[in-house]
Amino acid sequence: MPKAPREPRKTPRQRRAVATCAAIVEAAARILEEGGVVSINTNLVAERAGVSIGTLYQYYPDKEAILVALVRRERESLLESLRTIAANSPTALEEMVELSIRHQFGRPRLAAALEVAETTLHLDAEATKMTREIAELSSELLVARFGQLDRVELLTAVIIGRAVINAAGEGQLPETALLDRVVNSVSGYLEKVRG
Amino acid sequence: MPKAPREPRKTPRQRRAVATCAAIVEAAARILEEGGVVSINTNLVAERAGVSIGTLYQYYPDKEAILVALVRRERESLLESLRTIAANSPTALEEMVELSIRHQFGRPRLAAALEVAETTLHLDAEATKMTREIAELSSELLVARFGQLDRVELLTAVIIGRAVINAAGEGQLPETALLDRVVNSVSGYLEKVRG
Amino acid sequence: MPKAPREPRKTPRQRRAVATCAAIVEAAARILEEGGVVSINTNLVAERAGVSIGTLYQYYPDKEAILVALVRRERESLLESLRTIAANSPTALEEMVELSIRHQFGRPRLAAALEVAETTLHLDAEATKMTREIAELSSELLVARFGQLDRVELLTAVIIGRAVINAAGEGQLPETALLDRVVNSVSGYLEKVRG
Amino acid sequence: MPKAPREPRKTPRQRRAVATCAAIVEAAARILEEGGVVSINTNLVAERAGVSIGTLYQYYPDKEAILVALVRRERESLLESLRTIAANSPTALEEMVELSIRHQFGRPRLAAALEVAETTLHLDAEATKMTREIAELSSELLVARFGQLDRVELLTAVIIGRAVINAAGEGQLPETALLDRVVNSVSGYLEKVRG
DNA sequence: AATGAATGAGTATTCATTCAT
DNA sequence: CATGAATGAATACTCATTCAT
Repeated sequence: MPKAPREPRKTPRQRRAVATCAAIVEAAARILEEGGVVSINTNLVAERAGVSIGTLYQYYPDKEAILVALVRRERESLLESLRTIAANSPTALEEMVELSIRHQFGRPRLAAALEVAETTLHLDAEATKMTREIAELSSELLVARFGQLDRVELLTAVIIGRAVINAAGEGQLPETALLDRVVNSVSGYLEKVRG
Repeated sequence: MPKAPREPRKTPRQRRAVATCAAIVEAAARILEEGGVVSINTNLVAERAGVSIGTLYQYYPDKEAILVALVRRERESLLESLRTIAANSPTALEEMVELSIRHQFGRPRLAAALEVAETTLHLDAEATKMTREIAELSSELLVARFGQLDRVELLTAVIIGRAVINAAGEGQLPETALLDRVVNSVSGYLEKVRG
Repeated sequence: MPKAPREPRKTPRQRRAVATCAAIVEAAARILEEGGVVSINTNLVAERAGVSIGTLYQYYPDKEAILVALVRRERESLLESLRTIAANSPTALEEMVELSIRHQFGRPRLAAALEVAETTLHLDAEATKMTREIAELSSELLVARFGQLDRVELLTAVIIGRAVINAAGEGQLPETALLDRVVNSVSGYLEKVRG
Repeated sequence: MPKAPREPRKTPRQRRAVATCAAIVEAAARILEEGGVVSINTNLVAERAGVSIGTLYQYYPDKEAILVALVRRERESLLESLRTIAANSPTALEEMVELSIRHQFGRPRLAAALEVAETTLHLDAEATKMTREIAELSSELLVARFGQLDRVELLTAVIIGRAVINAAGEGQLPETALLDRVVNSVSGYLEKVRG
């Protein structure tokens, strides 16, 4: 039986409570960056966030809920930027790639760790919807540039682009000329299959 | 200070012991496939391997050592196949891709979990050497097919190919026409950068 | 490389926690008395202290830390008494000896076990300082009584006195006339070397 | 119920077996020297002795038996020397002290560790007898030199002498002039109590 | 006899979570 | 609300001892 996603325990109404929640989620992010999924634990998160373990459990029913909140936070921020680009310059592949790069390079290890975490996480409806919207926006941008293409090809292109960015984020590839490299990998593939 | 990898404790001398070691490593592999890095623990490994926890620790000094052994096992098997291909038909990109696909599809979740695990693992010299040799063999095959190219471009191509295979292994992309898709992604990129 | 002593994990803030720490250290003391260094283990300590194993590890990072805390507790108590004597009646050798005897006889097996434990323990700076201060105070008392003497001779005298007390504590020597015996052993030596 | 002392499992009849037993006991001695009572364990003893764990258990029924054998070995060697001295120059206090010093300084950490171990050990009749004989021989030598004295006073003197030697063995006291120091401590006490 | 593979009870330690203050 | 003390099941790892070969 798939465990249902848990909602945050109480919606923080006061300003201070919002700050507390943010601190907790950010602490979790930092720990993921440093040690990956295996090293995160609630006591440590509380300590790093500067709150007591009791307070942490006031807002999040369990460890997973914190990670889910973090995933949402990251998605939301990426999505917002993507929406802006899509609205303003709907054919700007380069811009989108640059954004993704910035997003990834901002916190490459965090992005990687979250990708791993998600495989075990029970995301809530909201987060799932976000994921889909990100995929759609990306696809639309590619279509605007390369013409109508099969869904699978578009997805493949996205996967390729992300892989190159990730590799650079992890230090496997140099950061210089990364934008070109990503654009080349994506367009190389799409032009070939459209051919 | 990068923690040095602990040596295997005791080299198994009798046939029975060799089988025991293999069983332990294979049990670890199965657990990784089912639950990922977070769910692996020595007691479980021992139980699944059908040996006592004491036996496990006779041969592996700690949890990490088991994972290192598993990485080596996987590398070795891939490397052997690659060597055969490189020796017999040195220009056969398709063959290499097919091999990689088979390797990955044999146990896709295992491959993914190991990739994650490696980011925290302290591989020994042997395993590191294998990684390098795999990269070199792959690069050579690409050069034989696409002509001399910058090291970074070759690496990028390998990363792209692996990403597409991985995505299919995780079920994000369909398995049908995967060989073509991988070849397209790799050649699309390389032809583009070769100009 | 001498392993640094791990710091106490968390300073107890509430009265309850202070009591818990005391209970843990006292439980360790009791176990040492009964079975010596070889028989002490954290689970047993927790059980005897009437706390869960988790609670124990909240305050002490490992087994050694508990023993270090115990050494400090014992030192502190002895030191306090010594300071009082040194301040009030600085020539009173007999008083000092009596105090040491009381200290030792209060819990002879504990004192013996701790002496053994210390050979393997990594004492922190504080505990080391205490040891030195105890030696200094003892020496001063001897000097006040026997006149200026070489540091080594004073130390020898202290060692002799302690050995006689210890032997009595372990039951090798009778408790009767112990005060005289100790004073005789110490003064016999010092008078001899003073010539 | 006081555990009965266990006899060696089988008396080694062949030359090789004798060597094996000696190697085992000596390995135990070395480990005690390095890490004290807490660090000795049968697997390690076997390894250091260069025999398999199975072989070790052929000759000694359990861990304690090895330690008992070691105690006997040490006692025997000391006793033999003492007997020679007592027979040849029965008033030679200095010689006896020198012997004890040599014995102790030969392997000071071993002597200390064994003293600790004995408190938990179940010595056999033979070893107990040896202990008594050592005490008697020492007393006789003291009597020959200082005249008839109470048993307790003699014992006290022995304890004092041993304490000073031990302290030097542990590095607390300098090795230079140790013979004089020991003689002074012992004679200082005995002359005092004889009045 | 000797070997070394295997056992499992025992011990060390962590960490998600609850609850009294 | 916030705190931090306390819990204990889960996990990591050790070591005395047995047994098949």
